[in-house]
Amino acid sequence: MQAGLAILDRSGIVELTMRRVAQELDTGAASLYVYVKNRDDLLLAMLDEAMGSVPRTAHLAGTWRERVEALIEAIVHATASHEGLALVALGTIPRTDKVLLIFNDLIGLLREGGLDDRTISWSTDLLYMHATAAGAELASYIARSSNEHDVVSEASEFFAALPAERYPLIAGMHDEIMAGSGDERDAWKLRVLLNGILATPAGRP
Amino acid sequence: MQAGLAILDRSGIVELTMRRVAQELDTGAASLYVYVKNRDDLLLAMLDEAMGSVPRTAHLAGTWRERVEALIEAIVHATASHEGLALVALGTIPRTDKVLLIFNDLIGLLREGGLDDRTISWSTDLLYMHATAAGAELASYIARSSNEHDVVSEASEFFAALPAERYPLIAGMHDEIMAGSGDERDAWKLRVLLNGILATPAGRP
DNA sequence: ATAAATCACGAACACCGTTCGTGTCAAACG
DNA sequence: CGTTTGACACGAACGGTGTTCGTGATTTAT
Repeated sequence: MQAGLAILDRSGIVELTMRRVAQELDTGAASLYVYVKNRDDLLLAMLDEAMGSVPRTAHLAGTWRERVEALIEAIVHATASHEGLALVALGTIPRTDKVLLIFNDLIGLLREGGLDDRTISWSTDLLYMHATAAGAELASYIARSSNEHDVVSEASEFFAALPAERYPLIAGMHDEIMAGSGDERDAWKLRVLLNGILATPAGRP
Repeated sequence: MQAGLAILDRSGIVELTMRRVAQELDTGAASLYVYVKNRDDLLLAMLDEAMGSVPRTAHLAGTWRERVEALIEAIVHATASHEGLALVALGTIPRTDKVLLIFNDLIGLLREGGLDDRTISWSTDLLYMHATAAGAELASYIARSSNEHDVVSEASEFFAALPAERYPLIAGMHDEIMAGSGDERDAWKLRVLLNGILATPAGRP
């Protein structure tokens, strides 16, 4: 079922209409409401389906840091791989099976790191939020760059043309704003989060 | 103009139709297209309008950390104060006036902290992403809690009823998952980010 | 073989974003 | 002063949307 739907995000989320999904399944739009309560419900189911591509931590190898980073990056790519799905994840705190499994694995990983329970709980929150937000950003980048223009040079031109008298500090940062690949930035952000978590125990009440 | 529109998010973003906005302004829907290209364009303008409530850093008092935290929290509340707007911010990287001013101020603040340029650039990215994501989460929480149920006890019951054999680690964390107010969690997350940034210089190329 | 439950779907409803042609009305110009 | 220009307003229409309902068809259980 959801497999037939995931095929549809080739055209983006705005094109994902009930009628089109039904057409993909060679049926009528009304028939979908047997399996799904809403369009929102369908999107949530699709999100859960997409989250299934995140590997369980048991299969991950490497150091503790590498395993945490691999898990978070997997969430980022799972949410980013279908345009618009990441925004669904951010609009709610999904309490579906696959997401809960990820939470469960993440808790286990953080416990391995020797964190106390409260820090684990809040870190799970923070890391999941970061992963979905990064997924949303990545997805919108992918969608924009595949559709038409050269996004990077376009952004570069935009910042170069910015009036220096209104945004003096941005103008001075022009080189650095575009510096580094997206992957480098994302990896750095993840390192920041982990370093921050390790340096900021929430403590036990 | 945008003032008349902001009044509309009392009913949430899904109720924000062109026809209803026009009605609020005692005019027809077609008349809006003189001032605005799209519905998306209107949402972007509303987002920019909302971002205007974020104070310039020049007016902030306190230590460096307090000022950074105050700025980020202001962004969170600006995006969270109108349901659905935060998702607009996450769907794009808005390049509108108010947002650019915030970026400019944030760069200034980070430079004050003695960070190198690349770290400043990437931190701006990270902090803005975090702020909008936190805004989205806060907004959805506000929307849910004002509408109907007691969200907290509802979530508590949900996690208590979770099958321990499938999610063993979540079950064991039940107390901590609900621990702490939202404000405490958010403050901790911000501390994590700042500690992480200070401990993770991106370096100069 | 019959009853019951499940699934499919055409038609309809109310509403949406957007466009187009026409209308109003005030300022600018001769 | 009359006339032309331009900006703004808006009713009507188009093609599309999510969702509901009544009615069939088809499978399953008795």
